Amino acid sequence: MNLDQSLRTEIQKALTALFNQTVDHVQLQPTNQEFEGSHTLVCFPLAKISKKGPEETARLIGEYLVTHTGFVSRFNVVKGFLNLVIADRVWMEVFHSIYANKNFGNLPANDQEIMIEYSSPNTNKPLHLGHLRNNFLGYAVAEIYKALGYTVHKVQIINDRGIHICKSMAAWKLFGKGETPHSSGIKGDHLVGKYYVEFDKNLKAQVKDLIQQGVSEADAEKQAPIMQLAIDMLRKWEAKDPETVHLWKTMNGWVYEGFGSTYKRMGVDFDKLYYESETYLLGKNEVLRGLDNGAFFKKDDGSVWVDLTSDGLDQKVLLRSDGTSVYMTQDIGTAILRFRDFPKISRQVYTVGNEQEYHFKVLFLILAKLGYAWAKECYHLSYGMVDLPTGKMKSREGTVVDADDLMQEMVDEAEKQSRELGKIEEATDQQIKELSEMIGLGALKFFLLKVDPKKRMLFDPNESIQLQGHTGPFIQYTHARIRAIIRKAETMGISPDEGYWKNVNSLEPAEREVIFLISNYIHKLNEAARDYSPAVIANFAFDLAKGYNQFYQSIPIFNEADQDKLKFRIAFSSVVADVIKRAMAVLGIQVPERM
RNA sequence: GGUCCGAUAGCUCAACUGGAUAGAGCAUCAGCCUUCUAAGCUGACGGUUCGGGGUUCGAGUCCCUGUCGGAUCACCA
Repeated sequence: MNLDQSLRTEIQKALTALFNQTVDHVQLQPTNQEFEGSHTLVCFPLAKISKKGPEETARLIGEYLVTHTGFVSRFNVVKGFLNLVIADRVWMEVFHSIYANKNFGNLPANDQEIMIEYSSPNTNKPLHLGHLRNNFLGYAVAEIYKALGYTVHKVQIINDRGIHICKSMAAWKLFGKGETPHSSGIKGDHLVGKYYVEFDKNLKAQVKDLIQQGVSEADAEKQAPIMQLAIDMLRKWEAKDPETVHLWKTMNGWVYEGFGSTYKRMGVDFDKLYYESETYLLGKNEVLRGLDNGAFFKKDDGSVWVDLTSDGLDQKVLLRSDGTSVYMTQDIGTAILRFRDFPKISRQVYTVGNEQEYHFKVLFLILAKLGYAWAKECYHLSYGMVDLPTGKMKSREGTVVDADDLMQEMVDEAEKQSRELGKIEEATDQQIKELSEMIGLGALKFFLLKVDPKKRMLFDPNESIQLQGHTGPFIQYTHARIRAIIRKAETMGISPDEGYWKNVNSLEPAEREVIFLISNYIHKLNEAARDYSPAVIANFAFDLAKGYNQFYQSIPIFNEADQDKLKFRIAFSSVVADVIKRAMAVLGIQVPERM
């Protein structure tokens, strides 16, 4: 049963009976801890239709609900707030409906399809902390929609072509001496990244020399021989020069292999990959089509532009004067291709940092100008940058936090702390490894997901490896604790079949509180989906774990003499474990049986 | 300079979209393991919600204004 819905219905009935009117929206909110009750009706707005003061209105509604419905056992009125105490028998019904629903937390398919893009790295350097936030966020949003019954397509666009990869290629050609991941023992993406750094180092030196020779700063970068080589490679690549294409394929291959293992460890996946090299030509054609039908215009030097001044934006280049495409060009092609591939999708979500807000504003306007009605279904899930205590991450200053390194550190730390706490003395090496992986990544994911995505966040390494308090491991620990209880119950032969615990008619406050939390799960999923905010679920899981721990500490389960109550508490505990597991799974976090 | 976003406890974050005396975690201090896992629980301390106006029964939340951060406005991606 849906208590919230039922209450709203009853309240409307009360309004009709008492005042002969209804309202569009009844303001029902959780009751503050300091007052008795679980649901609070805000009665200030109702004073208008009752033609009485808020307190009097609240009292009348409260009395009606107690006498005319089976839900409310008593009530109190504080100012214009009507605090309702739901009967324990009703809470038991709420619990029962959750217990009996094997698919609680997963809604049936709703026949809607959406696409979620995330990750989408460049292929010239390894993934870093910013990508971790992006990936965990995109993955979690996708899982949230799946839980709500949507068919979800997880995709990414791989920026595999362009000047950035040519820079790595140029440096490798000059200094690489045939080095490969195999020969060097370096992970592919890191190896390619090494040459990207090498490129930058050499470019800087060459630019410095040129400036000393009297070349202007702006020209120096273009004239530097190593930059010339990279630009030449980009040109050759577009002309399909076999040698260049071969090198490009080889080095991208190294990167994909490296990314593959990183994604695997992160626990994220994709249903379909798009490659910029395969979409930019479509984008180019679309731009030319837009030029023909007057959506865009050409400047004297041959470059193609879109004028968005009537939309409050600027003019934006779509094709360079030499006819080559820019970032925007391929994004146009990619978007069109995706809607061709998946004509049923009703929304496309781009998980991309907020530094690109302008870009997406422009992109969506361009798609609309090209006549695509679905342009309005495109949404930029814009998230804030991850800052370090030392300030911004800057690849050029070497302050980026590498994704592979960070995950390893978290796992090592988890293992260290497990050992210190003496948790894993009887475990095998394999079990220790798996558990540390689960805890380390759980800590990392929770840390990055608990903050509202829109907000910029601070990544303090010391705080992120905390395993106590508002953390993933705290929740994982609660799950493990409950599982221990379930195991004990099983060895004692206690099985919570319905007949027994349905006789339970009174609840402890902690039990009531936890049932209330659980009953809000679907609501929280909807809220998280609406706001594209896994933080809602992260905080839900934390609150639930916290609530259960309060129950756990105040009530020794196996000391209970009443067998019906004992069985109820086993069932109750197993439901909590299950909901924690599901909520965490939606966040991409696994929970252990023991820890 | 234009546009957009942000500012809440010493620190990191919440606050159900306008509701009650603004809540958690960390840190600090004081308690709780002979009892189901102490990675836990209980309590204490901690606030002019950046400043100033306004809207209304009611504002951290909406409007105006100022201050301070950040992003963006490339023939980069």
